[in-house]
Amino acid sequence: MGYKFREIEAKWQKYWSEHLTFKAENNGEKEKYYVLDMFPYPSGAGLHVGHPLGYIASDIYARYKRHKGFNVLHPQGYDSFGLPAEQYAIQTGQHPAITTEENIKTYRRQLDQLGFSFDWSREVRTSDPTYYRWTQWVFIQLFNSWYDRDRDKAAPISGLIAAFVKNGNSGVNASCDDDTPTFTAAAWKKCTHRQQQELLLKYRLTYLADTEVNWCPALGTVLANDEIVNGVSERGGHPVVRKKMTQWSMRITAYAQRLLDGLEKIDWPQPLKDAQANWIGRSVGASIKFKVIGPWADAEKDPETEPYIEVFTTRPDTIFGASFMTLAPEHELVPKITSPGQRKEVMAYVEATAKRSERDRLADVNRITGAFTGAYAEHPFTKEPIPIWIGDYVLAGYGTGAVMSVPCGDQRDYDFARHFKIPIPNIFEGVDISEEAFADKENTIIARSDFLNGLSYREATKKVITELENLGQGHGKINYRLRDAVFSRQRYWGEPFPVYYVDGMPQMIPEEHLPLVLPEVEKYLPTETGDPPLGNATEWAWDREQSAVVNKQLTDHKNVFPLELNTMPGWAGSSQYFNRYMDPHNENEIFSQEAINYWREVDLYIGGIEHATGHLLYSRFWQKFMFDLGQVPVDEYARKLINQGMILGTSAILYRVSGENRYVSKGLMADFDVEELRVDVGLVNASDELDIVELKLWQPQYKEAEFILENGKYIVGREVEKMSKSKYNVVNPDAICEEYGADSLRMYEMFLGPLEQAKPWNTAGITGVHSFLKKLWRLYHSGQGTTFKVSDDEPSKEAFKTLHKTIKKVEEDIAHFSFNTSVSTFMICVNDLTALKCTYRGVLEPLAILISPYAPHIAEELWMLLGHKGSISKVPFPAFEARYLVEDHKVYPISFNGKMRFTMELPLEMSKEDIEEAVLAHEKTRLQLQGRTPKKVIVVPGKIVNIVG
RNA sequence: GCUCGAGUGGUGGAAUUGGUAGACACGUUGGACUUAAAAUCCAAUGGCCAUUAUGGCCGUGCGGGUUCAAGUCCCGCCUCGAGUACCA
Repeated sequence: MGYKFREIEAKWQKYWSEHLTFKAENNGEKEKYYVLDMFPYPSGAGLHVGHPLGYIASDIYARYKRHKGFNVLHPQGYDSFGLPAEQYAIQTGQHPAITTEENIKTYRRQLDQLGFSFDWSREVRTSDPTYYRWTQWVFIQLFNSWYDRDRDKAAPISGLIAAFVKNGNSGVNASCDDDTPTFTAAAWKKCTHRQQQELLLKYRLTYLADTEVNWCPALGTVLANDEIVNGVSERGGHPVVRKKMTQWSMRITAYAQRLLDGLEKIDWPQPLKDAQANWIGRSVGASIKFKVIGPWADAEKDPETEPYIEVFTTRPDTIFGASFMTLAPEHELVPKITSPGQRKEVMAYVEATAKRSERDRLADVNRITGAFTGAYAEHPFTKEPIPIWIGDYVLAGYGTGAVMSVPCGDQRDYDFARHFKIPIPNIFEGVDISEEAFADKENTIIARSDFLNGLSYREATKKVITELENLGQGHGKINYRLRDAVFSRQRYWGEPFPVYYVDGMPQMIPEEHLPLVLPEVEKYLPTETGDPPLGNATEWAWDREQSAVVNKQLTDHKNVFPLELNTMPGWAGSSQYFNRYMDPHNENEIFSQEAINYWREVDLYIGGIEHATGHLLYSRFWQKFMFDLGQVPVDEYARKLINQGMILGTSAILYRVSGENRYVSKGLMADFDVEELRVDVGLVNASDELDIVELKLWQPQYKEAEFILENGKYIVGREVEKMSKSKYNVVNPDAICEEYGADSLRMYEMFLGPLEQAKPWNTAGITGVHSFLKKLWRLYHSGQGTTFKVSDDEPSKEAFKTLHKTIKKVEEDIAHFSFNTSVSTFMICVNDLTALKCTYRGVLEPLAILISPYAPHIAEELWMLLGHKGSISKVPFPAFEARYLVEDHKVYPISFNGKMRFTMELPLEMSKEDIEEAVLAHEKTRLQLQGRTPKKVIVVPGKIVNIVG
């Protein structure tokens, strides 16, 4: 009987689904383990072989943990709001919900076909109102919270109001807008309700504000910083411009330090942690105020408040080297301080910079431009006047949008000073600055700087901050690059905000009325008045049953109030989904405390690194907020994270003779002027030979084509690049499953190389693991291969040893997430057992269990044929027994490959028990590194020590 | 520029704690079986040299160093990849 993988796989997939084999309960005596995949966006193209890589790895781990006796939570769902379905809707008029539903069906079929052990009873979809109800709920909690810096956590806004009533805001240490005025209790009480609402908005963790946003005209929406790559939109590559708009924002900056600190306690890949740390961009320095001393642009100078320029610097120690100030052209003081004589030049410069797009600015960063304002600032210590310039190398969006320029210590200031012939005073001891600035702060000795002379960077910084504080002109400050996250999108296919407006001030829809369901619209484009697509809606509903219908507005039966017409961004739905899986059908709460306290956090999270500064940062922020609220027991939701590498495609390239319909084989292309064209990889065999007959059928332009062959063949070029439809290099898992089976595909994807690494797909190689599975099958079908045969005899020594070598190595490999080498180990094992003609039940049964996480279908079938009832997935993983040789008072582990990895000296006189104890102690430290604990050591006659673990 | 990561056969990669470099697989070559093909099985496969056989030398990007022992640790380079970027 041959290995009929198609029948076997269909049979067991049906069995698992009918028996709810992988359904997880929120309780039990077993220890819990939570394995999570980043849920997919269900795109219309379906899965290609690259997508399941991470799912296969997490599935192997989940299945392994079940064999190890854990209660495993391994859910899956869909991040089903998104742009492609909406753009498809704009083109075709088909509702995104329908497109999404269809795509989900395809995804589900493809996922099922691969034999994943997901608990589908816990499926969530971000576009489902029963799910996004809780996304809206979190939004409301954020709106009703502020960030208390003294207690370093979020707190209810009601407490803040109480503080304002009592003492105003002078005693409040909050994360709030920079322009928040100081007010007394009396002033607070005097404010109108609306003014109070406006003030509170400056404190709320989600707030409405006029923000300079990244507007993408082609997509008709704003984008977050992490959605822009090289000045163009991540999706589609469209240009992005800066624009002021009233938008919802998330006060993620309040959590900057905690997001940074939290990185230290989670086991995430270093590159990912680095990316987040860079994105947060903490820099330590000082904030310094420089008095502006004129001359004034006009007579209207404000007599009450003396204007000053506030700067942030990481080098306050170099303050005596500041020979000019530079403001961003957009800085608000520019029009105010510019002298009449310079006004024309300055305004021309400001206008010119405003016209330049982000891209242009990036394109020529080396061009030095700027203008003198005619104004001067006063040095806080020397009281000398310092000229104030403007220049576009100073960014309005970072720090205060103004710098004190120290040309001797900063290369950009140096270049600017050189260009505009501004003096470059040298304040460093023994350093030559005639060619470039000296920025090595660790080797700095300050000179010509009054009370700082002779000090190091560290000493000088400390001293100058003290002096500035004495003057009331500065203080130590930590600045972050992280910006608050814009949360509004001018799109249809996203979560509606649970918000309506009274007198232009936002109000939350009462929680009991959630969800506010996404309304139907006629068309998915902005309205004629420029409102987002939701402005087209005529009927809104609280929820499908209640149907409190309103017309673009909300009514309380007396008045009508407009609703928020923006929707939430893509990352909203993915910021708490991992917790919702714990209790996905709860209609009363986002999740019960019982469920969250049982599962606590994700133990293993697998997904792509592309979400480093998006989803993976935002979700950590929401988790910390939920922690502050007391909703979750831990403030980091994923203990360990692995970024799986991308599987790349190997494109096939044709060389067309320029301007002709002639194609030349790769080896002969040097003789021609050619251009490259990509063709479907399915038309090319493993030796890079093109099937010309098929090509002519593939696309009409090749029908009449001529081919210049070498040795009678057309050889294509190859290029390893990202798998994509447009490059015709996509390999579909359906075809692979059909030809080799899901078990072969699963094992092969693991075999390709380390999980974390990017690697090209090569279909030819799959025959290796496929023949391994056939060999495994034949192990149980000895003789002519027609009968299923196992022997109940005691296994031979060799067969037993082969098995235990395998158990040991597979456990070690899994502990290191080195799935690729464990597949090799299985292959060696099966080769060895084949050579030994092994038929022992005592070996074959444990072997089936070992292989079950990797190739679950064949393992189930073999388990059944061995006479067992029920799924193999619940059978305990076989225990490893290693042998240790005691000889000449030394213990030698007889390891897997016969290498003597360590030896242990034993005293001459030693009892059997003492040897056991000594070896156990030694092994404990060794094995703990691999996540295993030896339980028992047995010294058996014949100078052999056994360890059972 | 800055940050991080990686360089091992024809290819993907292995060597988990400093201990026989190249496991395992692909590919290639030869052979068995077959009318033939497919499938399957067996053998060889880092380079150079040598041979009657046992063999010898070189070899993990480059140059140094530590060590009884280095792909692995240290110092200095080179190349490639990823992220980020006028961040004060």
